[in-house]
Amino acid sequence: MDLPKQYDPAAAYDRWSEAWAEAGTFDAVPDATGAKPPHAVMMPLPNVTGVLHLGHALNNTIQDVLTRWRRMQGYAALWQPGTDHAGIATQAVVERRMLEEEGLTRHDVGREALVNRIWAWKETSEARIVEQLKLLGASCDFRRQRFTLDEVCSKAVRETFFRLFKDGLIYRGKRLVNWDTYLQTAVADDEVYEEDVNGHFWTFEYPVVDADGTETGERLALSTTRPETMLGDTAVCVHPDDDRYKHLVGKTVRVPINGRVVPVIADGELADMEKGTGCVKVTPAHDPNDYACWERQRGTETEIDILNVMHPDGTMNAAGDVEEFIDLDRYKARDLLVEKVSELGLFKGVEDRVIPLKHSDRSKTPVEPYLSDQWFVRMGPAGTSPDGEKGDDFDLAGSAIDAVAEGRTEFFPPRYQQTYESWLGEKRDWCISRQLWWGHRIPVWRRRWTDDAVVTEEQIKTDTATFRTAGEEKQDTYEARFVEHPEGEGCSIFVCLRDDDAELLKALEADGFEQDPDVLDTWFSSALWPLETLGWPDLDRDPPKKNLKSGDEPPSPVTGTNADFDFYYPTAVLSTSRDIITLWVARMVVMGLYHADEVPFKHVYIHPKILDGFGQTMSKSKGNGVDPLDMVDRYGVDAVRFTMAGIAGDTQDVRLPVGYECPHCGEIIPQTLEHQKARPMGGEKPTIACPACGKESQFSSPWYTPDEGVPVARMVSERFEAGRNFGNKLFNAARFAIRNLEGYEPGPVDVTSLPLEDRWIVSRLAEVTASVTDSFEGYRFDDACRTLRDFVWNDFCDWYLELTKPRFRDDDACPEAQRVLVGVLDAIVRLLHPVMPFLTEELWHALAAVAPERGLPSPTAADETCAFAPWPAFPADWVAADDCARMERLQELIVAVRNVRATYKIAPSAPLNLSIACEESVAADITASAGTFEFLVKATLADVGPDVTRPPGSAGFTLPGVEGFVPLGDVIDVAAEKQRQEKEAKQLRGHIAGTEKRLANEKFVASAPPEVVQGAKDKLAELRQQLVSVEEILSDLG
RNA sequence: GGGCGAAUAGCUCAGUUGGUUAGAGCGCCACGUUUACACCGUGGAUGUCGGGGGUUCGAGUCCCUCUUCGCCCACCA
Repeated sequence: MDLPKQYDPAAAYDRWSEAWAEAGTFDAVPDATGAKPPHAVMMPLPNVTGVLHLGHALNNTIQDVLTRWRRMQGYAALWQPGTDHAGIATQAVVERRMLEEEGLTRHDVGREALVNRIWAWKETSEARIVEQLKLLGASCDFRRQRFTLDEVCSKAVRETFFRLFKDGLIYRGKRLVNWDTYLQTAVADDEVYEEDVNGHFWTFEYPVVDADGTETGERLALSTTRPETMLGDTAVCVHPDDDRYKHLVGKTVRVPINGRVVPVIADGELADMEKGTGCVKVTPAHDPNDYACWERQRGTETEIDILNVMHPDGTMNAAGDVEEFIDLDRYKARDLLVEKVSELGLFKGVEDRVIPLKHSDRSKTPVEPYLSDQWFVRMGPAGTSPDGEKGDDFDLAGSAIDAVAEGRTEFFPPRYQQTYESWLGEKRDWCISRQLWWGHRIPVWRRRWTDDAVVTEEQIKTDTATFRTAGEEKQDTYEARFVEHPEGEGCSIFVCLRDDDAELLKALEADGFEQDPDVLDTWFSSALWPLETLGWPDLDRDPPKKNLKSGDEPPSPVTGTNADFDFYYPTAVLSTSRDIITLWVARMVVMGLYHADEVPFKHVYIHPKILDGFGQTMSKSKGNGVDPLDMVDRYGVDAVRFTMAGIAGDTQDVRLPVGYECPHCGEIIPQTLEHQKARPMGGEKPTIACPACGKESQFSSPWYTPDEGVPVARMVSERFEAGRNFGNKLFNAARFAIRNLEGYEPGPVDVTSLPLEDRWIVSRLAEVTASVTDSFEGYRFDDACRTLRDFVWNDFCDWYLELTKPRFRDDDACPEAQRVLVGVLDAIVRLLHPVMPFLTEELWHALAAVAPERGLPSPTAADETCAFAPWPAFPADWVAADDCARMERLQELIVAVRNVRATYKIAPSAPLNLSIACEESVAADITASAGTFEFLVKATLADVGPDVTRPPGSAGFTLPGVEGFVPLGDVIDVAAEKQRQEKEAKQLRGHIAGTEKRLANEKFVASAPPEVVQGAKDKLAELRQQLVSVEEILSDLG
């Protein structure tokens, strides 16, 4: 097998991805014998909204490195892939495209048709994501691929909802949402943006009234930016310490517009004495702060009312109690209200004010805080939810805090534990309903009985089709909840179904029940990810697995156990981004503990974020995303992975500046913010101008696809060149090695009796192997990559390969040299396999062709694939500090000779002589390396030993314990040599002065550790001796 | 407002428990096609470790403070 001069990553990818898939190399199989311990990684499920970007590439590289590394260590490794339906984000994408391309809204097409369209989108998007994962070399078990809306996941969601509902941990409550009055939907916090608008700040007066409603003559002034909410005022609030108003607390005032009499309350959190008049109107249903105030007052003596005065379309409803306002748009109502209150003489003025107003990202219209009924999961202990459900004692948030505090789940780096704990510590109830069509429909059917005021729970149970059908035998399939309304307004019944039982559904329909139109928060299903992917709640059979060839996913036979769940849960590690520690990580822990009484993962690794060249996080809206496949295409998958892993340590986020390569002249044009923003205007695609050649071209952009057949400036990033160059370096080192392995015979190697360079490289290998293993264990991928790069490039290629070259031409030395060479290379290939799987698999097979049996200290038959090759580990006593020191001295000598050559511009081919003054013991070493000097620096060792003196007309160098001389005869430039030596002397004197100063300090000698003091003394002696040598040379030179 | 993090060479980043006069890659300069590799080799230049104070025999590293930047949470009648 003759390797080409350059590594071809695309060819390697095709060859090995296919071979691995064919062999089922990444199929995760639980090992019942106990020989292979479990190692499971659950992929943070990408959204099916679009394509993966570099952040995904980073995280997926990390997970793949972990998985492949553990697989080599002999674990039964599972990397679970899948995608998330991502409720609002996906629905928004599809709706937007529908609107842009066809001018249709979701109301035009209806619920079913919209959902079908989203499914179609999901299929394409998911396929693209899986394709990207594969092109990144992800060693997932794709037979197990799950989607959060598929049948298996839906079952887990239904089961979870049912159990929580039954345990009283799910309740119906009120919540202020961001309401888009144009699209008539709630909008998530991250889908609203703030924009300053020019508004007004009106001041009104509310008359104080006494118990029987007569005005006392006193008036309270207060200001607002939204006068129309006055219709919904249910209180007026002042600060408890405000002397101006203290006497009014507990009294009542009349709301000017509708005459409603409301209390004056004191709430220091709502009212601010410094702002406005210090007095504030309270409209709990239409303002977040007022709502919070309402919550605080609830259940106290000063409990206040809450009144929704608006229709979903933004017009006023009848609750405001003023006929003229009904059905009037909120902004018209605002003007009318000001007018009416003016007529009453209670309008006190208006000023202009710039108001930061929240807008819906989707309709670009202002959102209204809007009170709505929602489903909640109670996070704290019993009795903490607003309507005091009975519930059991389970404290969801508390259990998750405890688990981490006890160390059952550990964060890397540990500081992120705080984010997790402080968020969960608030124990804020989780609003799980969303007013969307794309997602898990809430499995609750409801009916309100208003027609029959006397109806009781008992009567309904006996009289309705629903409960007759349910009977005794369906106790476990549903849970009903009765809510009695006050004052003879009947009751509501909520029925939660565990499964869609056809009979019960029919009976519910007959009784006039309707299913809740809302869907569940996306995080509700992703919180179950580690459970549902392993087949939970079915614990009597394994989860189904897809036949990748046919695409079928037959149900697993019932065996009485779920081997996958038993074996892989809890999983080993979750690798994710810090911004979803709360949304996702915490909730998975909550659900894992609730359902399985065990944390879902033992470790959480939080990876760095990739920023663009301007320090911004990459995101779709900024347009600064980079498609990893552009990089894979250009630099190769191994290079991209090596660079990604090299970024991942435990602290820094990392900038990754990109540029565009001019298709005309090849010049790199750095990316600017303008490039990120450039979008097609009026169909015209933006172009980029090359400063070097002045030509224009279209360029890679997330906003558009460049035209066919025009020159395109493609995105490039020099960061990946480092990875590519390194891969090519290793590839060529292997090519060289294979060329020199002709006639290779396997055989054992006695490490202790090897030549110096072998003992050195083997020592370094043992050291590096231990270090890389340690780095992976601590999730310090950057350390591992740096260590491996330095070892391979600097030690193995620059020195070891060079040093051993002559031995391959020597029949006696060759066999042993071959064994060591192939043994070291074999270990390097294994060590790099988790990071650069395709390159190393390529080399693995190339090595197998010439050396099927290899390894240190005794050769063994190599595995079929590097993916299952055992992870290297070497005896600790292979690390030989003494040999390394001797090797380093040799290296320094060689560098010094090269330096002389460079200084005097002596051609590499011109032979030199070399004299070295040193102790006998060192001289023996140097004499033994005479061949090396000949070979590496074309220098003949003329003389070596304690008595050597500087030959006339020679350049010199001094090292600790060694003086070297290179006679140059006529070539010597005395002035230049003096200058060189002066510089050296100056440096030495600086060092000496510094060290002397330290040692002269009595406190240093007294308080520093003895080894540090001794180290300084030794160093000083060495430096002085070197200086003496340099000074001798100088005086010699005159 | 609360919390977390960052600031080291032109750029991107390392720098273990404090211990020589601080490192790497890229870029830059000079030389070089020596039979693995020009995606290369050899040699070289490049720093007030953001500012100020403190602790210590000794600070890039620990403490305080200021400045700038990033992220999360809360808030903005």
